Amino acid sequence: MPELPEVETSVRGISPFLLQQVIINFHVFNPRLRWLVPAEMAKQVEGAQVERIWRRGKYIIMQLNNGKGLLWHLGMSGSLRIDNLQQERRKHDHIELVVNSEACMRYHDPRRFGCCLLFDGNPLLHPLIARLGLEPLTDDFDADYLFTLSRQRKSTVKEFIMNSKIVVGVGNIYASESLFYAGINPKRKACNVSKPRYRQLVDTIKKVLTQAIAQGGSSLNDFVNADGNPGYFQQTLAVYGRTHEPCNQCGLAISHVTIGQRSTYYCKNCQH
DNA sequence: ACGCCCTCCTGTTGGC
DNA sequence: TGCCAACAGGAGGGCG
Repeated sequence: MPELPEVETSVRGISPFLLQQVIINFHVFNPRLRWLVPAEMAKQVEGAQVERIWRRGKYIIMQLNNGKGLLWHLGMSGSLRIDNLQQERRKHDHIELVVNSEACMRYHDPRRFGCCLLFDGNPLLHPLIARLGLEPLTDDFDADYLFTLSRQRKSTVKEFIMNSKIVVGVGNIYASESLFYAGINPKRKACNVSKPRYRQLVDTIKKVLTQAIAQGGSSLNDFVNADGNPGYFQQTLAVYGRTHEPCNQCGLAISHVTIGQRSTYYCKNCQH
């Protein structure tokens, strides 16, 4: 499932093929995503040039030279890939963005939890973007920030760091992974984590995400990056999906619990 | 303002 | 072996 490293990987993968290119054609094969893809989208983007592609949290922002742009989210199972136009569309390829006579970008999403929306003007003012929390890889995201915001929180520390109003891009996989490396029990209340331990957690989150980006994202489930290749991070997961397998640090069987209706993995011996 | 639960959807998994 | 129900999951939205 795409998390921040996967989204970053996608942005880097598609950018060389799309930047400065004119969108010749925009096809929507199935508009029924998380939100209905507006019917008038094609005529708003066709003929415009792709000026900038970047991400905010797990949203991908594609800015065009006509003041408008596309706001993408990959949801649970979405991926963007650069394809040859001759290449036949696959099942679940819902949107196609054609930039020349040979190449296109295809949005593929079996579960259709993702979205493709049109924005006009400043994308950072879009309601889906405007109230997002800090980017985890900035200096603003630090122990003081998490400690201060967590004081009155009754939710678990795992739910707290997965809350996109607090910090973006920490999804279910990396939440379990980060808490393991920081030695924090995911069931612990956010208000019961000390500042030094938040410092540890912040360092770990940055390290885990940076490393995953460097490795090209996780390939858990159906994620593929822009050239269609899986990432490699799944080989180095310490706890996620490893129920009953031995902890890398102490050998005790990894535990599985549900927190906030999400699968959570941790070591009872190493995380307190 | 916060926390809890529901919702969208399909591929995969596990139980009988 | 085969069928079908249960499960997984990002994150907005509604409600208390």
